[in-house]
Amino acid sequence: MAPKSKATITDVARAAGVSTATAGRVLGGYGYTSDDKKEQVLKAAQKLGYRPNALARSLITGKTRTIGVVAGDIQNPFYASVLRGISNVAEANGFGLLITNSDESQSKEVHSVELLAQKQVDGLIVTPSDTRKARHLHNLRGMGVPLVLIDRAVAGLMVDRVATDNIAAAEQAVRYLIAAGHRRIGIVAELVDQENDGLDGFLARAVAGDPIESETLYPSWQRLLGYVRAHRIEGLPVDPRLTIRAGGYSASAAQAALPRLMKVPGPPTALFTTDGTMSEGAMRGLSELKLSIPQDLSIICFDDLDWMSFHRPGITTIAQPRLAMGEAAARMLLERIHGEDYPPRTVLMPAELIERGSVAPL
Amino acid sequence: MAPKSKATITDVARAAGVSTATAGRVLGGYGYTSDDKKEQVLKAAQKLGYRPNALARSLITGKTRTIGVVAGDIQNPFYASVLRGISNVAEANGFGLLITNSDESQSKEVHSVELLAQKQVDGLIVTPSDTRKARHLHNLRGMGVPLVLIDRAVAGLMVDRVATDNIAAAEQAVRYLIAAGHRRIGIVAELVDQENDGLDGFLARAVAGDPIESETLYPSWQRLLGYVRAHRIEGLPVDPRLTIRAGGYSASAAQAALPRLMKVPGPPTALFTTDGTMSEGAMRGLSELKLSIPQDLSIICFDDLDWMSFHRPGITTIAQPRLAMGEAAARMLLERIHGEDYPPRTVLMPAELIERGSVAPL
DNA sequence: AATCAATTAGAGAACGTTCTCACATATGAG
DNA sequence: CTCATATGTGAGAACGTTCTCTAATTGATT
Repeated sequence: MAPKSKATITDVARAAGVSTATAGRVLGGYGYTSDDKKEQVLKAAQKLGYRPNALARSLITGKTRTIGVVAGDIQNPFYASVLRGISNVAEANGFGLLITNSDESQSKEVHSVELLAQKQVDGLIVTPSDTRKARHLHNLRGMGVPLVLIDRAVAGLMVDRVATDNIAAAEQAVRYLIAAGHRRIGIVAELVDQENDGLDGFLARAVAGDPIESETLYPSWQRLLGYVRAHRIEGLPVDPRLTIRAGGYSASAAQAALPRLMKVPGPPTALFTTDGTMSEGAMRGLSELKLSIPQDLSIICFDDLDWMSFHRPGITTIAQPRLAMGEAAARMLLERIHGEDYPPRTVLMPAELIERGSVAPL
Repeated sequence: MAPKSKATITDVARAAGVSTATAGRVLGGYGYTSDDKKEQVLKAAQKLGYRPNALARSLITGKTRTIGVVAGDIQNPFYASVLRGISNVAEANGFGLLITNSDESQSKEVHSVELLAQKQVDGLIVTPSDTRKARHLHNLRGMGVPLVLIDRAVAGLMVDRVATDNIAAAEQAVRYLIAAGHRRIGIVAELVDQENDGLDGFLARAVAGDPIESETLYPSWQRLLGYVRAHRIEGLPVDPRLTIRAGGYSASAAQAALPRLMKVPGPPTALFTTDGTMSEGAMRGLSELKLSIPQDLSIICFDDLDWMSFHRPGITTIAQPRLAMGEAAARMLLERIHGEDYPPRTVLMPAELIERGSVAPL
């Protein structure tokens, strides 16, 4: 009963009195086999506790039925949901999932990609940590490894991609605040360094309505752009003192930003936070400052986190379809793995505004 | 510059004018090689964009430097943190991570384990979905595959294990409530079916102080046991009507349980929830019933979720060291993989009570 | 009766590494 | 000088599968 140690296909073949080729055919389910031989082999395999060695199989077929994922941080609810989505379709198609964290560091990402490539994954899903240069990703493409990007694009890298329509979503959120009567609206965004002319320059160009290459912007910059556009559309000025750059992907960075924001002369009456982490930090900061929502400050967040529904008041937010994003990315990748050859596709998923109680009319 | 397609070690050897054996030695970093040959090989490898094929290497060495993980649900913050912990030490040791979800279903778990075993992982970390029977896990042990259990034990399966000291932690939480003057304390726990005599029988035995085989209890039953022990120690009766079985691992199950609990004649003045999911559901339920914390009901939770710190009031809770649990499990597994041969170890990690504002004195 | 296609089965190569062995060449001790 | 030991190299086996070939058998169709 207890399969002592690992039996190979040769062991099974010997036990069944057939050639390894025949045993391989019935066990691997390819080619022709007669019913009686099939039965013998199956019986022998059962008895020996045979388990196919996927390594050997993959070595010769060139397929591992494994996809590699480079996420920012599994622990972050955004990535956790996206991963779950990926996992759902991977599992449904018999694919395994090799997962790594980049912590938004390019060097860790390069390292991860190298690891996954060596393990011969059939394809990769990556949230690139640098949207400007990514030689390792270009290399992958050059070697024909299927690749799908999530959440961000890379300049000049023509591959499938799925992301939220950040600009539209942010614009919608801010216009919602404006419609409620708010005129001084703060924004807390991570806005990590971008190769361009800094926050001030960016704001100036955005406010002036200059064309901006928005595709390869980091999501937080895209959402800032949506913020500015909403102001433009509604004919409101943008006060740069209300645009706070947290400068890091951490809740504590956002938390630290909040006192700065509220100290501005003519402080904001409403706040827009550009992602889950910023939202959490902002909530921490508000709690620390003993400010009440929405009496002291209205707030609209980005990304619908679990607690937002039962928080008092409920938090009005822009919900990204995180699970669906993961699923879409995985599906696109599988299509590529199966050899489909369309031109690169970009799937921009719509976000949904969920009204709860954190925005009060002014 | 651009590595066209995949170069093998044979290609590199040919380009460098040496044997594949020599090329293998310098590229694989084993055996002796002279400095000049080393340089030639390295240069050739560089030029061809050589990337070692981990499959071929693993096939012959018998090691994949990959560990498999079967988690309940990556999306759940508990598993997400544990996974991050595992990922941290795996990555630090050059190991990859193959991750699957079981959704607490035994059949999915069996399927996952089979997949991972076929992919020849060097070891497995599992949160077993059934603590009674687990033939697939016993089989693994029989075949000598290193295995570490997280969060739960399996009857008769002597392997390394890391978990929270649930009984002690729950006891501490409930005694904290009792010390605050509460006498009628509700508990919302998932309490999925156990092969024993049901909730009533279990309670009767626990209240009577009968010995209970607690090692292989599901965590929620262990925490219920801690709840009962706290009552016993403090000389308080246990009212079975206040022990609510959600019957499922979902927030909505807990949410649905709340009205039932509050409808009991002589309703509770305080509530203990036995994990993050139950806590979230309970918060939803409270929000729905328009009950205020801690005026209408004091609450102490299990597992410290992000929102608990900035919720108003702050939520008093038992914090499990989730990250450290994952790290500990991964470290133990790596030791086994490296051949260490102690008797099976059980690491019970202490939980910490974090006082915030959700418990009011009665 | 001859031909063809479909089915069945085995021998042995192939996948890309590492491992074992045999054989050189140095180096140093006695 | 001789022996042992360390260093360096290549030929070819091995890992456990799938793939390619060849060949034999069957059954139906001309």
